[in-house]
Amino acid sequence: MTPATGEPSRGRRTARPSGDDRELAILATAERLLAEQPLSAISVDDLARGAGISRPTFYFYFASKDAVLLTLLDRVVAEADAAGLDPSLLPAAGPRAGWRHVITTYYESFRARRALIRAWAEARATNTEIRELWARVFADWTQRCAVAIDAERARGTAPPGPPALELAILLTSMNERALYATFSGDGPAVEETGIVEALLEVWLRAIYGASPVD
Amino acid sequence: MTPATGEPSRGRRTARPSGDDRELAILATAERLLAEQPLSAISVDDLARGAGISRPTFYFYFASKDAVLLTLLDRVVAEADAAGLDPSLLPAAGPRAGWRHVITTYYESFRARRALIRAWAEARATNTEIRELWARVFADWTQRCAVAIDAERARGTAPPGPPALELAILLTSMNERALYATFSGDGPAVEETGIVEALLEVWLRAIYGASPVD
DNA sequence: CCCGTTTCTCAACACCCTGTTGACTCGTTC
DNA sequence: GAACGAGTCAACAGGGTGTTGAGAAACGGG
Repeated sequence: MTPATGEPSRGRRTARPSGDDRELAILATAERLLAEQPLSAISVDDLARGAGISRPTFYFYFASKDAVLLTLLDRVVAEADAAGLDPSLLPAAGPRAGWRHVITTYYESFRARRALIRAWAEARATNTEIRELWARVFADWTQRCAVAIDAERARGTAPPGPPALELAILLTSMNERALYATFSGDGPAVEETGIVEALLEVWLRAIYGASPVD
Repeated sequence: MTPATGEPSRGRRTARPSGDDRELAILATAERLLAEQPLSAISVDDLARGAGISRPTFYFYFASKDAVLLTLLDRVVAEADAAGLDPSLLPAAGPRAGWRHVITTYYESFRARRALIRAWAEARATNTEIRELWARVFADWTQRCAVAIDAERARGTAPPGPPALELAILLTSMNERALYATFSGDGPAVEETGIVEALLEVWLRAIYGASPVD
């Protein structure tokens, strides 16, 4: 996915290996530094020195700092795709257990990559490609959730309500923002220990609870 | 509020007026430029030239580009405080109408200041003071919502559920993120025409709908 | 009316960061 | 062993930030 920015050197992989080592060193350095400081505080020079090369050499491997991040993110997205969580497969164990599993998995993958996701949000504000990657992942996820919601409605488990895709978008927006706040310690946020259950409760009520008559 | 960053010249206001004019010109320029381009694309020089002064002179009035934004945001926050929307005063017209009013007002003030809020989100990623301002506003808002929810529960209109403050945080997170996506045209988002009703539906279900037994 | 003080202004500077150029090294290949 | 491509970096060009120090311009008090 997203071949574009990061690769001024498409055919290089076939040649001798030391180049790949350098590329990996840059990626590893980026991940290490991101664990300690925000993206904006990391310079190309930091990445280059961390990988044991000079700045111009960095540009042989990546077009920019953002391109490094994009490569890391592509990797994460690929992993997530491989893990293959799919809300549309949920109803085995009843709604509560099913959706809890969905939200927990979302939570875990967020949690496991705090630093990266933080950087993702930071870069999203200024970089189009990164914003688009986010949009693609988001669209994919909400689409699957919408399918699951429609399935529940079709079999009579859930009552009718707003279009399933809208509901999925809103609930996922909530998860995204709330988890980000919780992990980044931004402002006031739900504590990490209870956040999955709290989110779950809202999901269940939004999907299964009827709206009050008035 | 937030006197800090923007004012290397505390006592100046008492003197002759042309200084204030310049300061206002900078603020107006910032607002004008933000309507067309993201914060990151605007340089201090752009702001200075737009206000008809040189870059060093800019620094006489503001400590940085972010300080200008912070001043604009303080202004918006003050206006919002003055308008005095307070969810804890809602129950006059029944839940649906009451909460619709709350969400609509939130939506309108977001909408009226798109550009500024966009910049706010952008700067929040890198600037501590701006992040803290956001956190303060957010905390204040959620606190009021929590009071309203507790009131509804106390008079038996709403069933028990997760702690009201948690619920308020989650629902506000949803609003914030979903409205931002809708206005910024980020990724997939609920269309602007239906977003208030969609949000309202989730709020009502989350607050008034019981959770399914399982 | 002049003189000190305060406000205000900016050319010039120091610095940091990004991205590019062009020359150089060094295996590989034919 | 010449030609090639991958890899490397000193040096440069350019744009941004924030500071310094030397003034101009307005006042206010004697």
